[in-house]
Amino acid sequence: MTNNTLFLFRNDLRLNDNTALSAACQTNQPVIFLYILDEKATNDRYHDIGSASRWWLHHSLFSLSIEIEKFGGYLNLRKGNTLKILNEFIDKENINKLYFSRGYQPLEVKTENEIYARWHKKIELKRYAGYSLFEPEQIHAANGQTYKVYTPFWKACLKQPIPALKNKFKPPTKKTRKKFRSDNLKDWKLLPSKPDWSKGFNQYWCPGEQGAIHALNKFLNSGFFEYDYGRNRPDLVATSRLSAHLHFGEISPARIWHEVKNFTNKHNIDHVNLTSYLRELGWREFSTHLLFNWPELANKPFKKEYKTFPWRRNKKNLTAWQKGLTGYPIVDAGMRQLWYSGWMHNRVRMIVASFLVKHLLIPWQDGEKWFWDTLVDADLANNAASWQWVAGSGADAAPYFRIFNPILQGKKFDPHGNYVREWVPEIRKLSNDVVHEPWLADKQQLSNAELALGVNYPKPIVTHENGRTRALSAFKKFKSGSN
DNA sequence: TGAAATGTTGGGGCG
DNA sequence: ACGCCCCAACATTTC
Repeated sequence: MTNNTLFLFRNDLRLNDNTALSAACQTNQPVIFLYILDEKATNDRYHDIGSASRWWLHHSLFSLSIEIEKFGGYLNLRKGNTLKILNEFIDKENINKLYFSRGYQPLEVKTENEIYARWHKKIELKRYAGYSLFEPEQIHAANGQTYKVYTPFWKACLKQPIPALKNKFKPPTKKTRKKFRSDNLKDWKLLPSKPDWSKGFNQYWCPGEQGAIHALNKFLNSGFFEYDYGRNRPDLVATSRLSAHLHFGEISPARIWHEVKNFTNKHNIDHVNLTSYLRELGWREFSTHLLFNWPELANKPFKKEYKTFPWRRNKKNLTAWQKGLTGYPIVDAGMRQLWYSGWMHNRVRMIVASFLVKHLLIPWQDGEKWFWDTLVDADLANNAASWQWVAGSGADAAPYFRIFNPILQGKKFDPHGNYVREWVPEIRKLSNDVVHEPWLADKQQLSNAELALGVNYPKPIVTHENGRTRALSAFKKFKSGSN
């Protein structure tokens, strides 16, 4: 019986520029491709894979299995405990090499440690980077400390070499056609039914490696040339929308890095756009490293004193926020875009997050959980780090007095009201001067717009002035008490 | 990658 | 022509 190489897919659901996969395919042995749905080991124990992510995962795995079958391979799917399933394969299928990509979430780290502890003396184990551009061990200050502030972190990163692109994927020379007790993807029931809320998703997303490459090319040829400005405009399609593709590893950050750089040079794009875009990739790196270094990031405030912050848990307000019924068009538009499409524009994420945490004083964890369940790009590190940034409890966080004004933000970044009109049809007929503050419309305007505030669209659940004042005094009091 | 309050400046109306 | 006031525009400070 010949030896086999086992390749374990994780959040690297792509063939190209996948260092670990290339290495596995170059072992000159038959390769068994395996994906394990281990709901207890992907994220931490409070973060089972969210509903929107399940939808994406289904389609991404389907797409990957098609690509593998094109070269005569087969993607084996198994659900359950990672160690147990690996054990079964290693035991029964004559595996002498196990290769995979490195993960940075707490339970991924734990799983890797267990794999090494169990098999490092018995078979060849190889682990490769790829999910991030820089390894956490690689980026630290001169004194050895890990960075807690973004700007010096990113400066240090930019001094490091960027991983080179691997060649185009080459299938293993020895084929493995056999199917090893694979589950049927459909039986995992990753897709919603009763009700099927994913109809909107299909019109926005094409999960899988080809979809990722298509999204990148589309971005390069449209929004990228004025990214520095356009990235803040939710009414325009000006951002890359690669977040979910990146999360599932359908495209590598290294590939994005090289492609945006090459495109900038080739087409004389103003470098300010390149710098801004790379900076966003940098935030992803920063979050990934933070979570790796502080595994509790997704559950506990990074700044410990925030453990005692007097949040106001209020189910009614939380529900209004989740459903997009706060009475603030820009907030409601964002929350409805999220519900319908599984995604929200980043500028609007900041606005709705600030509203929840500051105006409503609801704990950031409640918002983080909602995003976790509803975002197709839900990423433990990005989600947690960003919520903590808004709440003020994170590393390098926004100061407590930085409170977004949802009216001003709306006027500034959705100047024609196109974004709020798209997602909040109730206010579609309001004129531009009041579309971001419907409560200022006079009787005539309201009747022209067929709008009855408090009837078919809510009045603000808290006035901006009261919300702001309440937040400022709560945070101020907390600051003076905790020092 | 904030917004509001407060301070400063300077042009123009007006007695 | 002058002083005074108002206020917009911008700058700085504060939360």
